[in-house]
Amino acid sequence: MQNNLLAHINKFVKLDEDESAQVEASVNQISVKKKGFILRPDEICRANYFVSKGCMRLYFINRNGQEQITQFGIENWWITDLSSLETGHPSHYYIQAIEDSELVGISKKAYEELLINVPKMERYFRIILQKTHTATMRRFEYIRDQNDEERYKHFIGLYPGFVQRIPQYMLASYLGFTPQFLSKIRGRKDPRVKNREPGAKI
Amino acid sequence: MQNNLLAHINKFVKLDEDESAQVEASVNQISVKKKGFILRPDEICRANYFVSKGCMRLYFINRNGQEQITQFGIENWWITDLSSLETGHPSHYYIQAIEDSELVGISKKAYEELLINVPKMERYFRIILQKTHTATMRRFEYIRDQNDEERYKHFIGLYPGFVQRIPQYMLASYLGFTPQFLSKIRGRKDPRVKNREPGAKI
DNA sequence: CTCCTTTCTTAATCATGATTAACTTTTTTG
DNA sequence: CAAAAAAGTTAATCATGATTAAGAAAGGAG
Repeated sequence: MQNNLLAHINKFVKLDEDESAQVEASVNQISVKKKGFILRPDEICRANYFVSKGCMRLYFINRNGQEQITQFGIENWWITDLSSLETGHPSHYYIQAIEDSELVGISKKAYEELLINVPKMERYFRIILQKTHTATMRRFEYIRDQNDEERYKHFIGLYPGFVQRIPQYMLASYLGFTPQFLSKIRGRKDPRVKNREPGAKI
Repeated sequence: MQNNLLAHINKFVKLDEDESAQVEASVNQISVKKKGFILRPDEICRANYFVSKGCMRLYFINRNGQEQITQFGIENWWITDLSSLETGHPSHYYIQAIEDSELVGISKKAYEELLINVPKMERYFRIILQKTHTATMRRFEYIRDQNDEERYKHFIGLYPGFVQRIPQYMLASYLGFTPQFLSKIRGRKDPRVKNREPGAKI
């Protein structure tokens, strides 16, 4: 397999050859071109997706018709609509590739069988979910402790590399404000340049 | 044991007698009086707490000095600062009893040992964390799809019984606005009474 | 390399909900 | 039961960020 799922799993649990083979047999590789969708509203979410390469986004359209990004998925993160996947009810989310991406998908059925046949995977997913939970709690904390401008500055400080990879309007959506407001913040980012004399050399 | 932890676990995995005994041996009962704390800032969170009876809240004080409730814990929910519990770093959260409460605590050490000795508990916690994750995603969705007034009305529609159990200012904090604004919303809740004639009988 | 689409910027006006402060009502406690 | 503490209300003013509407710049596809 030319993906990094097994390497990721082995950071948390040590699989033997047979267990690794069972994991490989449970998943399938998926390539998505930039702007391609692997989930759209009214479809049932069919798998949990491990991002092996590239970048994905999970979003929905709110009642004002605006895209609301709730999650990004980059290398070594899982992305899915867990609610739709578990219940089998139609999703109201989109999952779309922001860049050409390589995913490793595991269907609900394969997931459930794998957890029974390879108990270490139960442990792996428990650990991943704990990490997801602490990350989400931290995100909530920022929302309640900082205003939009501070949260934007904090985010670009934390993930400068990631910010380069996505359009600004997507970052605005993820952080919960409008692209116009993000532009306004950036416009007043470095007040020093505003004091430059007219006609001065740069 | 006079708590409902084992009953809760058995909704998701079937424990035999020996496994049940191991669970019981791993946990300890804690009683907290109303307004009592089981975690304060700068302390290391020592356990994950299952609420057997009563009601707890998890909150922090933001930089404006206001309490920000991030989670409530009622019967059959777990509550903790998972980040502090896992890393051993000091918490910046409070966990406080809103009512006299009965908790079942499991320390980090007992948790880790139990997961190894009773693999079914690995499964139980994986399932609980999945439920927590879908609940949190839904909460995010509401934040991005509704304004504060709509979110308040939606919440009291979903959990009318719970709303009775807690002071309004705590609900305001959980929903992310001020008690004054909640009062304002409630003041305009039922416009019909505003048309009553002066002096009319009620 | 040029056209067309996507993304970003700017500015004026507007709305939601915060802040402040005073006061009332309810609950708790000695 | 009385006093004190906690919780809830009201209203005036203010700030953050949304909305609307253009236009500019950047990026891709042919």
